[in-house]
Amino acid sequence: MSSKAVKLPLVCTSAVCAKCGIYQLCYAVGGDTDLSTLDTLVKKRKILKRGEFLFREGKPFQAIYAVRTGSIKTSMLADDGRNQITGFHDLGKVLGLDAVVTGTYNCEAVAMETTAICEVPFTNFGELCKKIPELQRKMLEIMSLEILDNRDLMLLLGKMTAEERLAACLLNMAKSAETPPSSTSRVNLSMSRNDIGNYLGMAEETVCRILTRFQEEGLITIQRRQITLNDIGQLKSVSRRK
Amino acid sequence: MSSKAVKLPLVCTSAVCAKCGIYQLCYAVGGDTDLSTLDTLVKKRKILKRGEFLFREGKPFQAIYAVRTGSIKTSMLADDGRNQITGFHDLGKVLGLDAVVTGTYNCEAVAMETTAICEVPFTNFGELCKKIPELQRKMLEIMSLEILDNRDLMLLLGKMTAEERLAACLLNMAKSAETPPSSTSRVNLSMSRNDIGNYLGMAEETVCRILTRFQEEGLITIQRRQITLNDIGQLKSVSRRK
DNA sequence: CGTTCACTTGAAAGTGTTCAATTACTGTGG
DNA sequence: CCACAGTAATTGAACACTTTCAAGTGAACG
Repeated sequence: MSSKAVKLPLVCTSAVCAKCGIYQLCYAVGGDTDLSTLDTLVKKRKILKRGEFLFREGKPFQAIYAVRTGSIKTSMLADDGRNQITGFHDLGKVLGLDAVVTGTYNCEAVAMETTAICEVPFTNFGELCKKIPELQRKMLEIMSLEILDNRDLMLLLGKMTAEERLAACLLNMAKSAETPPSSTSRVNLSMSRNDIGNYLGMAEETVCRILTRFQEEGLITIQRRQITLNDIGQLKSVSRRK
Repeated sequence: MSSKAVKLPLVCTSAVCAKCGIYQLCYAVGGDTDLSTLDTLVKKRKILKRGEFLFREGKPFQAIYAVRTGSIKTSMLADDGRNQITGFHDLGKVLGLDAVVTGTYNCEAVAMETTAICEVPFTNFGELCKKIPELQRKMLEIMSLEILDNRDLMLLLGKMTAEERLAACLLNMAKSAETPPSSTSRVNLSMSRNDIGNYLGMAEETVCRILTRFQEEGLITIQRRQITLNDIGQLKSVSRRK
């Protein structure tokens, strides 16, 4: 595997990026495929500044992307202009899959900070799949993961109180950031309270109030956008109870 | 196409079932595939009575299913036992796709009334895909549709008031039931008020109250589980405003 | 013909939102 | 390096929406 990484000029095959979805894609595909074909997969890198769009809703599908550093938020627009944030994405997350079939992006993706992106051109997705049968299988897996993630969010939005949602959200961010075994963890939020509220289906003020309450109860320590989870066990029980 | 339908003993290639996902699957696949291979696709029919399970969460993946008549509700269980209904499904809907990758079903599916099901064994999904390359492509399409549907539901749960949600839900059911061009439509609910509330993230009583309010405003007429939409235009504007 | 279950309705209690005002921080230009 | 402007975050108070608990109605079914 490491020898393969050396041979390939593909950004996301480096060990550093082992968590990256594109890496996984390349790796899955790489088994019995010749390298020149693989080269057609990952082509460019991109750097986005805070607020810049990776893609917009309705634009024609040209590529899928993976986050290398930084973070991206995706959102969809309702008919009336309201905007629902559908996720915050960092290291390794693959974006743009929802466009594979419809041919246009169905949500928009914005950088929340300076962000490095791995681009995989897919203008010829159909042909690529013929050349690389494993590719479709991998796409299937990634999409099904997406479905499962979305389901969790639906459960969150539909059945949980604001407090439960926020606790779950904090735990989630800690997990994707550091994967601590227990006790304590530090989270650096790249999104505003407003974004969190939007994502979790509550008002910005409610986010603030509940964070403050958590802090008063000793569960967390707030330092602007850096939040320390002091008692993960307790947070977990908050996120589940009703 | 119709000649093909005659030759094939597959339930879902009949014209009656043209809206059926499995039919679409067979059709997409059928182009340049020999019929004996197709025969391996759709095998059995099943009849479920109200309350019977099509599959349960955690059970090993063995088949995908399509609804021919009747209706199915799918739901997922939270850690604490709470249960979120993720959808109501009738004619043509394909179920069980979320299990393709994980190998076990990730939600449970129950018949809401006597329901006829088309079963497509997929114990050998990987091999099937090798034989029929178009199959994976089609699966990809179906899954991406699922993702888009779920997103709509997320928007519903996260951003809309109870009134908006219920209006949207009624319109949705009318659409899948009859696709009327305008004005008036009749919907036969196969699910209880309780189920609707669960699905839309509100209490059963709230569903009742809002339905009553809609009726008082002349938007709908309630006759037990048969609901007539008297003014679809108005309902649409209710479902969007804030 | 009575029991059961789904549905409906009322009143009280929460929960979360909105509006408004204040405070804290970031970045910019002098 | 500091003052200023602008944005983000916080807090308070009133209000609105939804839930919960409780009770009653009605249709279906044995």
